[in-house]
Amino acid sequence: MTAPPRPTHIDTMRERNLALVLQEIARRQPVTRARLAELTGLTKTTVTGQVAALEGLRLVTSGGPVREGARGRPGAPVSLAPGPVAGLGLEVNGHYLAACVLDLTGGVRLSETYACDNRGRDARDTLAALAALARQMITRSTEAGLAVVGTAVALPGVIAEDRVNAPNLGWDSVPAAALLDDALPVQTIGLTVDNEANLGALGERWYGVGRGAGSYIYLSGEIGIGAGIVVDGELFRSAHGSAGELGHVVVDPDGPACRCGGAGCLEQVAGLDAVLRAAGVSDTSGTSESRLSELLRRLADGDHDALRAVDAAGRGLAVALVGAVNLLDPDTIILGGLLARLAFWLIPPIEGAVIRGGGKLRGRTPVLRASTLEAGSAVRGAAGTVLAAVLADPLSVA
Amino acid sequence: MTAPPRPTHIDTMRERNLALVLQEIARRQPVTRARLAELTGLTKTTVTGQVAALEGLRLVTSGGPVREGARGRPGAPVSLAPGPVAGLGLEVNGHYLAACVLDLTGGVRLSETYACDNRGRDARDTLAALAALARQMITRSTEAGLAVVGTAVALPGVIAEDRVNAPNLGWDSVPAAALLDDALPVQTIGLTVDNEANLGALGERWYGVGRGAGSYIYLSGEIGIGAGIVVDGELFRSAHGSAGELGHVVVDPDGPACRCGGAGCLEQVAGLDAVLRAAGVSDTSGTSESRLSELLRRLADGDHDALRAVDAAGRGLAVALVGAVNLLDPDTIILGGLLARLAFWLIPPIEGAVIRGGGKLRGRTPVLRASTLEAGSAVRGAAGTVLAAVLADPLSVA
DNA sequence: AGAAATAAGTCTAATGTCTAGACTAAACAG
DNA sequence: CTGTTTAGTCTAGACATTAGACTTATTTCT
Repeated sequence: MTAPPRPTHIDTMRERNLALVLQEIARRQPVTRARLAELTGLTKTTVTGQVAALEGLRLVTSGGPVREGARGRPGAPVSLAPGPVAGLGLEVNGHYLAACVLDLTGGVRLSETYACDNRGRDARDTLAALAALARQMITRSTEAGLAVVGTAVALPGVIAEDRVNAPNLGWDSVPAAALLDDALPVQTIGLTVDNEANLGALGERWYGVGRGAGSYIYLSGEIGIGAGIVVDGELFRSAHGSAGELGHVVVDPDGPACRCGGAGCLEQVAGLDAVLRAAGVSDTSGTSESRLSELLRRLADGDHDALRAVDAAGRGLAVALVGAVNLLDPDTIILGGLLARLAFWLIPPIEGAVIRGGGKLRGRTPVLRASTLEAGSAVRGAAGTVLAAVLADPLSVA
Repeated sequence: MTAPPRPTHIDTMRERNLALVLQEIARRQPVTRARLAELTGLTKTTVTGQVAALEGLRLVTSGGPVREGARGRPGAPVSLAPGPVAGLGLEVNGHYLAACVLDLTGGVRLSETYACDNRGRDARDTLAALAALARQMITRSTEAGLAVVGTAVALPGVIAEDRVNAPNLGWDSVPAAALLDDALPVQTIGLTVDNEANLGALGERWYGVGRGAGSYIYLSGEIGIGAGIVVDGELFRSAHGSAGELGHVVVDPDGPACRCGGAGCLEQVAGLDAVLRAAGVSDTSGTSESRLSELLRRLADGDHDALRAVDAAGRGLAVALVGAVNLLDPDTIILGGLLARLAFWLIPPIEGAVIRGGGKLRGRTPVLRASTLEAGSAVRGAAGTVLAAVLADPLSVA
């Protein structure tokens, strides 16, 4: 009913163990073969062979002997290679294009953001600009001795069956993956496209404040409000790709109608436009960035309307989050994107409501944190998915 | 960070392929070895060997030759054995104890329900009664030539670290699994305890209206309201086991305070007690069963208060479900337990709201269905988990 | 300084499952 | 009765893993 069954034959076994060893190296970073044998349950002989294969793929490097325990022969620590394998992450948002290149160790090797307004623009033009940026990053990577093995793209919309619907960009059923794939050089790992909240959640998991948390909800507040849901370290993906639409959870049954067809949606209360309007920041004064700066300035000055608007947004978020917490039972809630920058004012009202709602039932209350990667979490997450694919299937770079 | 890594060695490979073959047999029921080889990607030789092993475990039977294609030698169809392996499902609820025994084919071999009030009763007494019922079922199974290989229990509460909190039964941190395990004969598959909504969802998936659906939300309305979430055929389990608490999603931010600490929870509007009260069914007139019958009678008579009460419950459910649908993006919503019996009156208000809320964004709207297993879905699901464990690890019954 | 202890990593033989492809078995068509 | 088709079995060979002996490198004890 779900995936086609895959038998395990002898070389599947080797592939799986190769991935197992590599992932364990990634997790424990400098680690000796002997310890890897303990950790994975494989024998020392097998581990030696697998590590040799991974060195051949240039995914790991084996350093000189270093004493770890008190006595006995010192082990040779094995680590992820900081090159040449690298992943490219791309992001399209309402007001910028972004790209970054990460090596296997998670180090940011290149990073670039282009401010530009993509909201009115034709999807093909936007994607052409993104492809140009991507090609430039690949060229610069090659010059730096890096090999970009794959690309992933973060988009603020719903991805279903290779078509992208992104109302906030004015995209309707755009075959983004196909268009980009044609405009980029062939790579060993196929190009993937995913929702910005999903990739932001993964970015936090690998490189941000989600690192320790097992299960969490990542809120991506840009123009709309999306949620990336991570359960036990795994991204939750629905069958149709439109999970996590927190912006259209009902927070006030008697509230105003929403473009989604419902009424009283969170986006009507806590979306960027709604907050700016309620705070009295004129909606003609320029880019969303400058308008947000204006809002932050007023908040810092203690402006009454601004504080009230953000408090209302916080209470709306709280209602939606109490529902999400009761449904999903996460350890942590991470405020990302623009919400991270409002975290100082948002966290108090949200925290109070989340602790009250259902707190008595569960005993434990999720922790609220603000992303420190800010706008970078989705691009980082995108590049990270490429690296995760390499870790899951090391032979793909052969 | 999640599960300890398990290496694949040579006999792991065999176990995995054995499970693969068995699961494929379960899915396609009468199927020849040749077709199994095609389906699984294994060779005919291997399949023959695996089927022989499964026959040795008495999990499958191989029938006489039957012509399937037009010409050529007819194949010998292999099917799941309707015995001796069987699973026992148990359930505790506010007003009954239930048990059922299923064989591998999913056939109900024994089934029993004891009406009794477990709400005030001491947890140990209730569990002792349940154990007595279970022992009786095991004895009768043995007499019928069945071997009960494992037991699973459905409880209306949160199961965390082997302790059960079930406010509606008055249970606080009861070590139910340990208590029951001591009172039952040793079985080859360890006893498991799970939430009633989770097991109900699985019951629907295997034996009920969830059979075709890939992703769905199963609503279990008994005294409280819980949800079992199935994504791509897999049950969604949170790290702490308290996911699916739909009863405490906020449906009216200005609503009355709830025992959970929050305000305006769904349970305050659509819980059994709330509906009966709003419908004016006196809350001293006897068992919940008889009170529910009274409500159904009044609804059938077109009683105004009753209709209004159920409509209000439907609208509350709709708000919570719109949130859940936006967050989880299911194909189907299944009304179970008492809600199934009110489905005729509940579906219209819910359906309208779910179609409106977010419908324009997604294009596709989840289908609403009422469980036909009714009260039986959780017990069936419990017994089913035992059988699923056998299918996942055939050697466990060796 | 030399011997014993300890631990890392490598080598060799054995194990067990799978595959490939030849082979036998059972049906039907002409 | 022969040729064709498909099901299932048999045999030899491939290959990743294991167990355990062995080598190498370092510390500790005498």
